Amino acid sequence: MSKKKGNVKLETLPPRERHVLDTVYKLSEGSVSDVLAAMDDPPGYSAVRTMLNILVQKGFLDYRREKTKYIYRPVHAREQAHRSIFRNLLDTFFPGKPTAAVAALLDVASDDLTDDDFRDMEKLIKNARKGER
Amino acid sequence: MSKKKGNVKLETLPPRERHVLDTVYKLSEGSVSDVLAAMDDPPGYSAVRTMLNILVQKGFLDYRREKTKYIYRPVHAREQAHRSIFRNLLDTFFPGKPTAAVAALLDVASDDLTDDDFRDMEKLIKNARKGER
DNA sequence: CCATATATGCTAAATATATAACATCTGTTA
DNA sequence: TAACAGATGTTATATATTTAGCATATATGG
Repeated sequence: MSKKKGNVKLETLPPRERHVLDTVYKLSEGSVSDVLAAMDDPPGYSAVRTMLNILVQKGFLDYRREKTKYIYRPVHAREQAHRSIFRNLLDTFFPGKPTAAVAALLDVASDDLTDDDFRDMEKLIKNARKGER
Repeated sequence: MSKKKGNVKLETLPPRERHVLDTVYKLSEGSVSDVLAAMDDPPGYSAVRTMLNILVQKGFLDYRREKTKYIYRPVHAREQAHRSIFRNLLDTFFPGKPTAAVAALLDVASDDLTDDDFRDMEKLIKNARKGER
């Protein structure tokens, strides 16, 4: 009689559910049509509606009524949401080498990094270091 | 008559395919039973076989014969593989705030970080910075 | 050589995902 | 207030995914 177990990991949602959820995160919140409009290679309206409902059932999204429509938004702040992804990423691709993950991240992001960003990151590391000792 | 388009993004593979692929990355390479043995909450032998074949078809895995069995391994090195994941992560959760991603990563990994790790990361950032100017 | 254990090649089938379609409700406005 | 636009509730259905099972091949040990 229990709840069927269900897929609770963010990083292993079915493709379309994941796509919809990512879009809601990008928008911060939105109605069915908002989400649809923000997706590239979008499915139909019906499909988006179903995905949103499923994501509510699975506990990833939340909604409120506004006039005639529902506005969906993530239950978990980004901070919690990506934790699961980073953990999986570290375990899968960088087991025992967390710094390699930082290197990879820097590599991917490098185009967008400003001088201020670098300064900020140095500060981040100094602080994290202090926290550890 | 073309190839049906197919799901080519690592981060939106169906749950079980993703699980199997992650496991192969963890092992570096392995036979069907190796992979099965390394999975938690594992599916059946048949399921793993099918997933591996699909992943070969989709271009994520490669295999060679060894005696009577096939040994599967990733086509793309980890460096390329995770690039796609980081890109998606940055776009979805940290649009325009790459340093926030670094902060999150540090937070998740912090338990495993040694003094040497911190030193390495500081070096990484210094170097990336040099590369930029 | 023959039995056994462990593979693969298939094919069929059960489940889960994803989509479509229609009835109905609710604001808006002409 | 009637008609329309845009939303949801629901149910049915198409497609993709995941799993099971049997037939067959191949090393290995007695």
